Amino acid sequence: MSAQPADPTCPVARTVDIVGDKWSLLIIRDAFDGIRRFNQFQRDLGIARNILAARLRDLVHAGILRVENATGGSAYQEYVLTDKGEDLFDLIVSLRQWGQAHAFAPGEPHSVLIDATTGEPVPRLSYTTPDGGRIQARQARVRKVGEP
Amino acid sequence: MSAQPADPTCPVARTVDIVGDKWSLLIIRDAFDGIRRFNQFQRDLGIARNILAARLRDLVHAGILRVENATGGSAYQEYVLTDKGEDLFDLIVSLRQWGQAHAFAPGEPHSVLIDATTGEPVPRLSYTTPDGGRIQARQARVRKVGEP
DNA sequence: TCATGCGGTTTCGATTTGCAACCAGTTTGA
DNA sequence: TCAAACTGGTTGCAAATCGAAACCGCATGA
Repeated sequence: MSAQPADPTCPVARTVDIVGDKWSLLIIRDAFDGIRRFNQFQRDLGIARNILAARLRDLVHAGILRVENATGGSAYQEYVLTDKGEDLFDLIVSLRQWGQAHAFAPGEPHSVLIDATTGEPVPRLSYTTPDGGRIQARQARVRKVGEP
Repeated sequence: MSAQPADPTCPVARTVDIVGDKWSLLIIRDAFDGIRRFNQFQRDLGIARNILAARLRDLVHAGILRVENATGGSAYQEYVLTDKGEDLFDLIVSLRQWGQAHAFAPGEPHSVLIDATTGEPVPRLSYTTPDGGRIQARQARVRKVGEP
């Protein structure tokens, strides 16, 4: 994405350098929603075709998407999430949760995340440690490389 | 960020339109790390000053940062996260977790998140529902506005 | 066979970015 | 106390990026 990452030892900066772009994030969101074909992405997002081609190329190069032969014997191809790409699910969920909480007027309709097994809306999620604890901004800090 | 959001009913698109930009995300990360002053941001990020001024203005306008009088009787000002901004913590954590898992070579050093009370590194986090269930990509889908 | 769809690339104007210089007010320190 | 350095920006300009539209060869379907 950029020539030099802001801070090469910060995982946030690394991630942002790879997917910290409006279109990349929306392409990944679409991929989680089952969109696979170039024209599907293009129509759904309204993105310029040259930009879409460039973003797809970068995401494939980054190992987030991979190109597959289309199902059903078609000669066309499809873009699907790799395991590395699937691991971005929590990131997309974070974007969704914050948007739901802070980017809509009360009562304004928006799409919601559904648990496919129960059919129920997914409740408010929070990050927990493996032992069940919550993590919040005020109780966390970053230890940089080389710090004790 | 953009003139028309890609899909106005999608919370992901709304969020991306507000903070889906490399510099905005890194500014917010820095804010969580305690950076508050214009020149601090500028030096830490190596961002162009006019771009920084524009991003800070937008983030204040979006209600994510607010301008405060600097502590210690200085005439200068500081940018601090609002509650709305603090709520982006999970998003920054998502970026960090994915970066740690997928953007570093094995053994390559990077900064880590520390629990300020225990001093221990924060373990791998995952999203859980209030009743303790995990949520994964394959068991979730999006219900759009108007769908049953 | 012929129209339409697919997955791009090319071209070109508009927008955004990044760098450097500049500036007025603030603070520091000798 | 007075200059020097620092603050939080703004301005101007060149370069890079974006976006719309046209174009293209191949695939598919009627």
